[in-house]
Amino acid sequence: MTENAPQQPTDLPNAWNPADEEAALYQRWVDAGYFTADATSEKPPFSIVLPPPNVTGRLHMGHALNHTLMDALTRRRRMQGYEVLWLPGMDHAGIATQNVVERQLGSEGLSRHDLGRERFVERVWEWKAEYGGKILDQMRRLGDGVDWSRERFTMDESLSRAVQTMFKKLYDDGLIYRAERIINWCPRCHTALSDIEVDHSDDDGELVSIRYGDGDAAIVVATTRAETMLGDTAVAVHPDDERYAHLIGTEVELPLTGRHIPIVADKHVDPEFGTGAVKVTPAHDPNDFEIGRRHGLPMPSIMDERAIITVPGPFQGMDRFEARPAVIAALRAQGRIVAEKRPYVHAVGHCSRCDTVIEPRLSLQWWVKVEPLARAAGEAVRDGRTKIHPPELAKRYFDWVDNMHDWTISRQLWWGHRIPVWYGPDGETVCVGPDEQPPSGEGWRQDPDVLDTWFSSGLWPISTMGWPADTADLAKFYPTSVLSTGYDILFFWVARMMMFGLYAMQDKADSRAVPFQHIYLHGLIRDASGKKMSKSRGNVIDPLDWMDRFGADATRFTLARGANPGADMALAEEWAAGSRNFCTKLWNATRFAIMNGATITRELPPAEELTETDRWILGRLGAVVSEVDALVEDYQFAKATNLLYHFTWDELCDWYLELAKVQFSGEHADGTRAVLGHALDTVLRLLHPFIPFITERLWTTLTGGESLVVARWPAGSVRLPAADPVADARIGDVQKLVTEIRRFRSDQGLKPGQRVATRLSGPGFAEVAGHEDAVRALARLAEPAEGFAATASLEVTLAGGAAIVEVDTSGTIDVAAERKRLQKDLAAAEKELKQTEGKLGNQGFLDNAPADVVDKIRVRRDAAVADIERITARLAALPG
RNA sequence: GGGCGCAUAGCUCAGUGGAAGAGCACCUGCCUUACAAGCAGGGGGUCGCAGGUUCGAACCCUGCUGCGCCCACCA
Repeated sequence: MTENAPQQPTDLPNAWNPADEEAALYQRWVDAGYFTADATSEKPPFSIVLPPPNVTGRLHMGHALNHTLMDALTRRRRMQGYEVLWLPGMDHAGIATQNVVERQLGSEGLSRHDLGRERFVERVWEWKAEYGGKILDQMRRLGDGVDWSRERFTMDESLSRAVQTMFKKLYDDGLIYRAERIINWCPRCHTALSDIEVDHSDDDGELVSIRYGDGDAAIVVATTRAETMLGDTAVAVHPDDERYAHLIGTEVELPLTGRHIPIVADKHVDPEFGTGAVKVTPAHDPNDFEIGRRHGLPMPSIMDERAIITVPGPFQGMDRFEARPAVIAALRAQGRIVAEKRPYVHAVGHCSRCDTVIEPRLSLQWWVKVEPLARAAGEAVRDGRTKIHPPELAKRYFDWVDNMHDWTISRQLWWGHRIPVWYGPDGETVCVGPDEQPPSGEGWRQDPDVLDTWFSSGLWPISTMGWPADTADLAKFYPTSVLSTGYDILFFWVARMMMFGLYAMQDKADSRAVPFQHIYLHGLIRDASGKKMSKSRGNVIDPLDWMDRFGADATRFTLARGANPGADMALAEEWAAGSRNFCTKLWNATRFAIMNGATITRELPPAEELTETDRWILGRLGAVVSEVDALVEDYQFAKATNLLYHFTWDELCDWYLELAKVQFSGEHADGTRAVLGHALDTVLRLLHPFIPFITERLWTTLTGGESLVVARWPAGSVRLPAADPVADARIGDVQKLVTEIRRFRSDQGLKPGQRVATRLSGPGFAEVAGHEDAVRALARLAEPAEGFAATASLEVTLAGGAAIVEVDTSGTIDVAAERKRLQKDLAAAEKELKQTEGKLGNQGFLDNAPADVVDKIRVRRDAAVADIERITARLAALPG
């Protein structure tokens, strides 16, 4: 390096300290109103509704990931000149919240029944005011650019109004009905659950075979739930099963009860399984319920809502799990147990909230008839009005919407939207809309149940914007542009929003009715070894911990770099450290630029006033801008951020900054200062959507601009510098020459800092001679002094031919190491020759491969021949 | 039981027919005045196994093995 220009002071401290600056930066953005959307704006709209976290929720890595991606999407659009709405809010989370508050009451020795419904709901609101919504504060830490003026909660009055309107509309259209059916019942939460609130796991059980009846009329059934036999009302066999043909229509004695039950034929029964005979308990098994319905069987319930046996007799008052062995013991005493198999692994449903084993239970509940809604939801994706990214996941979506069962929407809870139905003294049923007075008078009462939480979250995209009112927000921002969420939630939440959105907006044009134009599905977060994060495994990484230690930007950058569409990502702390290092690099590069007088100019100097080095980096910059832009447009966050990482570090810092140092003392220093300023300005803009804090701090210092949040996105609106192929090739040669010399030096055992007298020559070198100062600076070479005598030499093949590097190492060179290296190179060249000649000797290859490919192979072959010749000569020339 | 996905360097992952890549980890040498949270150089992979298609396969086809996920009312 030659003389440096005098360095200038900078306002930037020596290192980026996120903890000191992030909060203030965020507050500045909010105060400036950057995140507040204007529904009357002329700008094109871009809108996202935040998947509402549970009011009981805390920020976990899955949130941090999704929020980072949504923030990146909205920040880019804002910079592109869109009117951006990112709408935040929370879900009241019926069961989850009620459970939390009930637990709190429990610690005071109270139950919700001690308070009564009204007081309990008040208590939940108190809880929400005090403890709820911590996650919203955590979003500020992360830097989420959401519109706080539009924050919503699913229990807000206006959202409740949307819920009631929707219920009434569906009810009037015959899409909501009340029916007694088998439902999933949680005996601990005391409520019905929909299918998706039930998790299946393979549990150990015991399969026992029980003989019903005696003598010729005996029939053996198998069950894992012996206690349910108390509620059996039939035994079913397959109609074509010859073993039992003679028994169909007869009755058999049901042990322990003294009852006699019929043997019926039903095609549902699999003759291959077990004994081919099934006990039928219509009130406690969905299949048996169907069989019971087909055969007009009685459906006695044998348990109460806590799953306690209610049948009079020795088992009355027992819990179902207590009753099971007791029933088996009683049967065994009668000699009716003919076989046992334990453990017997089978799928058992559990409450997704509290993990209690589900009890299928006959119950009167409200249902949504989903078929017509789901069909519309499927069509909207099939015809492309809503696009799913990545497209492979659309299949899962179709599987779901095409096979959806009716949806149980009533919950026997107190926290939630009360079902707007009143029952009259004479059995009348009235559904009441939001603007109607409920019927009053003697004997009228409202349905005590509340709606499934997903009913209101299914309305989220429309209810948050004011539906059913015809609001400016709906007109401007609906349909929303993108829904971003994990693929695990595709079914229950996304499909429901599609159904409800399309249904509520059916009077709009088809393309305006869908709730989102794009659905982006990211993967799930796992730990470093690919395992799911869970509290029980103890492998949970807290994003707040990372933000404390590495900063919000580094946390976000790590997540974005792992975000390949639809693919899970494994996280480890080292990566956050790597991202922090990148932030440091960016910090120092910008400091360097400011200290060296980088300038921000309205227009860059014309190309002829710039050096090849400057033209090269500008061309690369232009390419990176359009690539990053296209990648983000296509939701390729991992690729976009990795490209920025490598361009910034490998090209801008490792090469351009080093080359610029040389140019600061040359005649084009001003051009270089302008290019350097422009390059960093551009890179900071590109990085801002992903790492908003540090880029904001650096950019405002570097450019004096107001804020990156509202700065222009570099792609699209600006003409990008074109690639300069001549400069690209020339700088490529400089890099190759420098790298080869560095390797040579390393092999020779020369100290990195040691200036070595070197003579550069050859036709290849002549081509890059204009960059001699740079080559000497970067490879740490000195001019050949008086009495220069080459002790070692290196030949590097460049575009213009060979570049000869001769060094006078004054006896420091290690001959043995050099010989070893040359021999290795020779072996590599010989291998290359063999490979290429093999290909070129293959007639099939010559006939079929594209001409440019064949040419490339020829060039490689020729280069290998030349290498072998050269290396052989050098080996021969070595002393000793 | 049905469906889907994955298997590439020690680890986590890119790479959809023409010379095997990145980050981290590892080895060597350096505090070279933006940066040791750094710089320079380096080692390391019959791309899960077996067949097939092709002049040519990590990539396309078939089978196998091993993981993972989703859905599911087989007692």
